[in-house]
Amino acid sequence: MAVPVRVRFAPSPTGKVHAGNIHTAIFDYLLARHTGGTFILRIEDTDVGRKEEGAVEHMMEALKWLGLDWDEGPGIGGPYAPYYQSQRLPLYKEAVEKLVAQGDAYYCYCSSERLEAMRKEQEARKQPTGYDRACRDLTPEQRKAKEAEGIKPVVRFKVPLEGHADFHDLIYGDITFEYKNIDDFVMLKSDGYPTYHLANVVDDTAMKITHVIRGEEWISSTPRHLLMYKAFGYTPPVYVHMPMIVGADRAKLSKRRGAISILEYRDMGYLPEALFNFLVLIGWSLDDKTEIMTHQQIVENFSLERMGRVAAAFNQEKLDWMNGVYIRNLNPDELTDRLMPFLEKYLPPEVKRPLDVDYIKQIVPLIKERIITLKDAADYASFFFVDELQYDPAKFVDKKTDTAMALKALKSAEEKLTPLASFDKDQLESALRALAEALGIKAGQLFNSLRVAITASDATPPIFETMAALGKERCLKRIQSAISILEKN
RNA sequence: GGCGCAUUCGUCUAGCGGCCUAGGACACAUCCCUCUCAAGGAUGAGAUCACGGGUUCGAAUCCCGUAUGCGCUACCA
Repeated sequence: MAVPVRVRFAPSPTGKVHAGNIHTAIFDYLLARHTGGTFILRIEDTDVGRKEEGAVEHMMEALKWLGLDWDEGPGIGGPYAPYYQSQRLPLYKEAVEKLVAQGDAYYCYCSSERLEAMRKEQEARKQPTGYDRACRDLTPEQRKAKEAEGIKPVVRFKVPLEGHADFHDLIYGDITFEYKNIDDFVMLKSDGYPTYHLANVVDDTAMKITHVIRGEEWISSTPRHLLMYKAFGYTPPVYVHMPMIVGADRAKLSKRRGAISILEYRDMGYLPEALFNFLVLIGWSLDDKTEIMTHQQIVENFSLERMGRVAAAFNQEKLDWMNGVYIRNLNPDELTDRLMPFLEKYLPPEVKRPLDVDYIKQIVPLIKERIITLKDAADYASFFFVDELQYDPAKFVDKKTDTAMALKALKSAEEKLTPLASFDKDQLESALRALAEALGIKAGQLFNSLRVAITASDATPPIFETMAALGKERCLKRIQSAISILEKN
């Protein structure tokens, strides 16, 4: 067996984590868990300007929610701490000085104004854009002069003028880039922070990362990283670029384009195991038919060979379906536990808190096949909780039933139900079926009138179970309210 | 403009030269079940495998070209 796998998820804390970010984390996690390797979390906070307050916490919460536990990183520590790049600055400085000393890198004093003007001109002439290497061969005297002006330089890598980089990607196969198409990129910014390229290579080496798993958008940067590995004398990792998740517009997911953050899915009532399963299926498949898989099944069966290469769109409808499947598969107690926070939060304020767990346990079996998110329950089941229903008289009327008939049905039902000693499902059903027969109407007509009277809705769980859960007193009261509403019409 | 990657039903995908008159899932339609709504069951519609050339007895699968899409082209990651 080869060296134990060490992979890292290395987000930059510039915003809320969305499906695209977490998708990569999932595959890092899966490779680590499948091989018994190590999953590392490293925070790439090297962009001081874009850094966002709370982003790291948000991201860690999202990872935990989805069950993507990391073995080394923030909150845990590890042998290669610190895991924040902003705390590793001396390492990058040292690395860069080494490359400058050996002639693989140089200080560049060009102002951003000059660079921008240069780029504009290149674009205008439809020339390939890229740094013109003005500072590549500065003499010591020229450098001294620039330093004397007080210009803080950046450090650029000296890319060979000819030759090519060839590398093998585990998913995309063999890829080649000509050095002549790569410009002298910045490794160290003038504020002393490294760019992604430098920090990545230095840290992946320091942390003994074996497989670099990242989005496909990084393929074009890989030759630069390889160049640095070579200059440093380090052994490069195995590269695994992953297909991206794209939006409905087929463009890369981004906060700017309104990508939904992972924690929003939690708040909308999606189950983490459903979202995990769903996200795994974007870019990976077990076979030609299996879709619903447990976390353990996925970990056990995961393999990079079965990864796809195509950018995939996020299909919310399928997530909805899958979430429904997961909800239906939950046992009632478990579902009750998960539902509680949503009911507490979203049931109308007039419903007395804290909610009655035993009552909710009675209701859960009635609604579990009818909700697709946990949040749905608050809307769908609110009639189980509120005292005053808002009736829409039109709901009592349908093709077969007019107001007069509904009224008659409800009045007879009230009479029939009032003396009932027991209010269980079977009792109700036999009493009401007999009533329908006595009235000479279809059972369905009676039941539907009753349904509207009791729930104010025409889409509800089966009516007898519903009535049994509500209890005799509340049912009769609602029937009376419905009667008075209908009498006014 | 340059470079790179990709291209199978609307969407997610199976397929790694013959098992494909291309399979599954979501969504959609019809039917069954049924007190409504769901769930469940059945059936159906939906892909000339981007296009054009090769290679081969045989190609969705291999090669080349074209088109289209996306990514990168920042002192962002």
